[in-house]
Amino acid sequence: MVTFPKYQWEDAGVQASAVSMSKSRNRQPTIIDIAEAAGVSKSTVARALSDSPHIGEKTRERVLSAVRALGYERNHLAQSLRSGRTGMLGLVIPDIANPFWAEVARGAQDEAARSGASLLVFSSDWDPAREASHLRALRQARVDGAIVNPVADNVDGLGRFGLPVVLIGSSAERFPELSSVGSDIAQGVALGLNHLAMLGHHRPALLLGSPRLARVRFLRVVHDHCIAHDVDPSTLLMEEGEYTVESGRAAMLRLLERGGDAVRCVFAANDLMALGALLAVREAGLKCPDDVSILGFDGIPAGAFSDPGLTTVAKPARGIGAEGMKLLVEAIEGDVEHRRVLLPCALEVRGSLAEDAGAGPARLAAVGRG
Amino acid sequence: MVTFPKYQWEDAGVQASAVSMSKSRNRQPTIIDIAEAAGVSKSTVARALSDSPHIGEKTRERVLSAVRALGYERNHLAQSLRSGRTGMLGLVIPDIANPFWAEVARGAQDEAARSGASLLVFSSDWDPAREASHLRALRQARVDGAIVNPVADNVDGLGRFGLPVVLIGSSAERFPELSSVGSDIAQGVALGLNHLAMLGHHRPALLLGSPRLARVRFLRVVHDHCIAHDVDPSTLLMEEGEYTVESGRAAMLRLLERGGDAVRCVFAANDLMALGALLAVREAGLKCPDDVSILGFDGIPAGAFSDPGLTTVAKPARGIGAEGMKLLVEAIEGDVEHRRVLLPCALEVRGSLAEDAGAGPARLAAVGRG
DNA sequence: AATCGCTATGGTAACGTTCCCAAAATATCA
DNA sequence: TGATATTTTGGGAACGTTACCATAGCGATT
Repeated sequence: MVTFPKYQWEDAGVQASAVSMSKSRNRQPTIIDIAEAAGVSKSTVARALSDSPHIGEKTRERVLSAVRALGYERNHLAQSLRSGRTGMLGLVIPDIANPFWAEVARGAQDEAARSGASLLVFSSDWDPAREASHLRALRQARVDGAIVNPVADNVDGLGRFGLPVVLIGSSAERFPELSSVGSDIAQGVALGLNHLAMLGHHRPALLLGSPRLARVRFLRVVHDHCIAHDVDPSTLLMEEGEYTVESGRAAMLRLLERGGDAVRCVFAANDLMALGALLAVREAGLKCPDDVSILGFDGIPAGAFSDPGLTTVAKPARGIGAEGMKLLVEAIEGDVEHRRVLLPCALEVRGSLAEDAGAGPARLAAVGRG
Repeated sequence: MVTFPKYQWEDAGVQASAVSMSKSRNRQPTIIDIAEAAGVSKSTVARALSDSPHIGEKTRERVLSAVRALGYERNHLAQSLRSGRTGMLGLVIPDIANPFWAEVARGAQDEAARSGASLLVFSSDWDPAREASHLRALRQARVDGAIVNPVADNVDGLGRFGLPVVLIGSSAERFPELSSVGSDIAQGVALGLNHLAMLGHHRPALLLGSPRLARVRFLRVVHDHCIAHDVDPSTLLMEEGEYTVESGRAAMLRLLERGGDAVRCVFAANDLMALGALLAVREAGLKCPDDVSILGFDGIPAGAFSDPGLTTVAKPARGIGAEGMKLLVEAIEGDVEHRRVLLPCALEVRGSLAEDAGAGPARLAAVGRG
């Protein structure tokens, strides 16, 4: 049996302690319980808990041991309400089940953990309504800030967000006034194109995605690259898909129908379409890379297991998450440098590319002057 | 220009309103600001906000329009502190970047969204220390409950968690006193074995994982199945890996070395090892499924893109997340039914299995009596 | 010995809600 | 019309912290 000693307090403190003690059977201990146990005021307990220098060594010891004895754990809610900071951050991505975004999430998560923050993760499914609803939830939860891959075209939702925010992904370009992190698509496309050129593929066919910003940019870089290398961009074969395996397969089939044997190399705008292309090539009775070389873009894990393994331009997914989180933390800490960070892509060489033994580069010059 | 009407209040309310009004320039409006704007008390605002029946229709309208006008948003922190419920749930999984767990997370997320809750997601990296730290973070954030894939063997961490918790994954078996959701491995293994038998593969070689509970169970089911089908389990070839592609490849190579041509079929304990086996088969100059059939276990997305596509026993990943969340919500709502749910696996037929044209089933009976 | 500074402590008011109780306003009935 | 239900409202007191201010100690300085 446990009996409590009589305390000598006569004022308001008595009530408070009486209440808390009577309840303390099945309730998590609060700072007040600790104060009682250690025989100090709650202010002192708070000081011990927050490593304040304004507290005696002996007192701190006593408080801390009471904390251990009662198994006290700070109520983060109360702390947040009072201090105005929750230590919670938001992450809104299209789909956590998508390997790319999962990787981004992991990067963000690790970096958040390093600064002692927790991550609230939402999937928007590319739906502006859901995005808006998730942002609202984040605001109501009073997160300190958020990383968002914006799907809504209207600046409103994000502009009104009213909290530190870092954008990730390609669509971030539409909001130049906000900090953002993305992969350097231009560098990545150039990297892929150069690698192809090195293997003798100067005029790869293109498997593009649906007509969004990402596609425009992809095309622009290809265009510039061609011009810079004396290739007439208008002679490039192109087909359009929707960034899925199936659409990639269909697009590749159309491409083969149009181009026939001339199609020796394909640069797909993402890995899923590239994998679809791989299926199409096999279906058409051709072999990759012997007959057709395929280069992907993204670096999804599945690319490692296809046959042949998919050579691809890998986006720095985890780096994007991590860097985004770094920027966010900085923004919250008040080092309000507005920044746009582009992380370089890297070439992931596997087996889907072969050297083109065919004719040398069909140059613009040759065509023009021939 | 906006001027505020003079209010007739003389008491404490005046101070409060004065303070809040002077601050309200760049501060999020609170329930008190709304009360002022609508000319009611904060109690009334709270009632309007919570759809209480104890409020007049006209008043509710007035309050709600003030809410819209000021762009008020409930402070979830304060609400939680007062009501004791946060509407936040935790999810602790080994690795969000792992496709299986990402899928689980997605299932949990969707289901959480349906009940208006937010999800705090953590990756434990199979590290008990991290798991413990994440559970602590969850408790401090005062989540209403959590879904955990337990990695720590000690019941302590979870027993002490003190909040509604639902376990997911195979390791949940170690904590029979807690609700849990998992895939029905026994059913899945049997499903795979039956399918193999149907194709004539009565004695598949086994690619096992590292010696943990999952492996023991896997083996037990195979053993029982063999006995039930008159096959001597001890005649089954087995190799061990670590659930990775590389270890699967190595194990398969060892298997081929040991078994030679006799190895016509392999049942891998997970898809990654199966994919590794696929590589090994190709490396050894053999063809899958013509020479060797390979059956995986898991249903990871990458299996769809290998060549041939990996036939596998797919775990209901998303379903596990969703069902786990349902159980958790129930547990929180107070319908404290303790439950252990096993979700059935499904066969995902792709191309890595061929019919065995070889000899009929080598039966125990035949061996024993021959 | 009185004063000054400094550290260590206690008390109290926030933070923004919800919950309970009392009181006011209105409706209902005899 | 007066008394009694019933609905609608207001006023605090929580929830568990932190921030600020005041003050009690106490050694050092004059």
